[in-house]
Amino acid sequence: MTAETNPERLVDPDRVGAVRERMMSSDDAVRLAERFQLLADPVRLRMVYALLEAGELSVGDLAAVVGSSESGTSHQLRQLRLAGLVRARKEGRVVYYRVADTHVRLLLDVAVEHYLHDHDDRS
Amino acid sequence: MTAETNPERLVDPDRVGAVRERMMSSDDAVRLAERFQLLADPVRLRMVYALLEAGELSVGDLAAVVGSSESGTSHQLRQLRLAGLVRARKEGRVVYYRVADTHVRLLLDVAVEHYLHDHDDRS
DNA sequence: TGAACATATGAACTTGTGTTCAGGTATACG
DNA sequence: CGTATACCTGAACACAAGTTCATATGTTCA
Repeated sequence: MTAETNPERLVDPDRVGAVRERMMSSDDAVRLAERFQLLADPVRLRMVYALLEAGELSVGDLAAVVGSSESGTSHQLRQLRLAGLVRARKEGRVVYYRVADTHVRLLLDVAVEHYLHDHDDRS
Repeated sequence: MTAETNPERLVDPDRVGAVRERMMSSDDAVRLAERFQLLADPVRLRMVYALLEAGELSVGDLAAVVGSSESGTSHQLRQLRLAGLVRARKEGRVVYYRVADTHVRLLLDVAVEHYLHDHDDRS
């Protein structure tokens, strides 16, 4: 599975060596990938987006906004909550969610800006 | 499956209405999510990162850097290539890949900055 | 107390995704 | 030519992930 520093014939050993030193660790890659994964689903994406726009929303309202079932919404919110991306506030029998991760807004802004508005993407 | 503008009893109808107007479309959400999905895998993440660091790398060298098989690397590169995230340059029997999407660097920088360096994430 | 409501949860099901393996193409070189 | 090299591709497999359905928990209100 792993390819160590073997007797491999590399095309550009120097460059490979240099990159290896600066390379992010596998653990970091996993953590980062998990973060991206949270945004890699259309429904979750719309949920986060809606919460950013609204400030906070109840589960039912959020479900209505994104056009998903309440159960499904709750499941997704659980994921986001466990990952620390959103936070819940309970008021009576209503639970309000809001985005807890300040960085998400920036990340989403960057992505929206570049992948939805632009489309003249060369080099 | 879908929850239309039904006789649903919403907690905060005004806010829901307002958010609905600003909401990104489902199509946009899908496109965006696909983009994030590309970065939602540790191996692909390390590949992109390596290519950004190196400028360009052959498939074999890239496989060596990320510690994956050549076949697997080729498969992932195909995905990235079809998505327009990387571009290939063929020289003899060696194929060099480089990152073709300028926005990816920014996106990765933002993510790395916030999710790897920081960890004091409250509010 | 009991009925209606808001949300959460677990299990089952279905689909998606990454990896591996076994070839397949194309180029270089002797 | 034939062989080695560098990469690509498709199929098969194992596992992850999202959705749905049924049910549970907890809260309000009559």
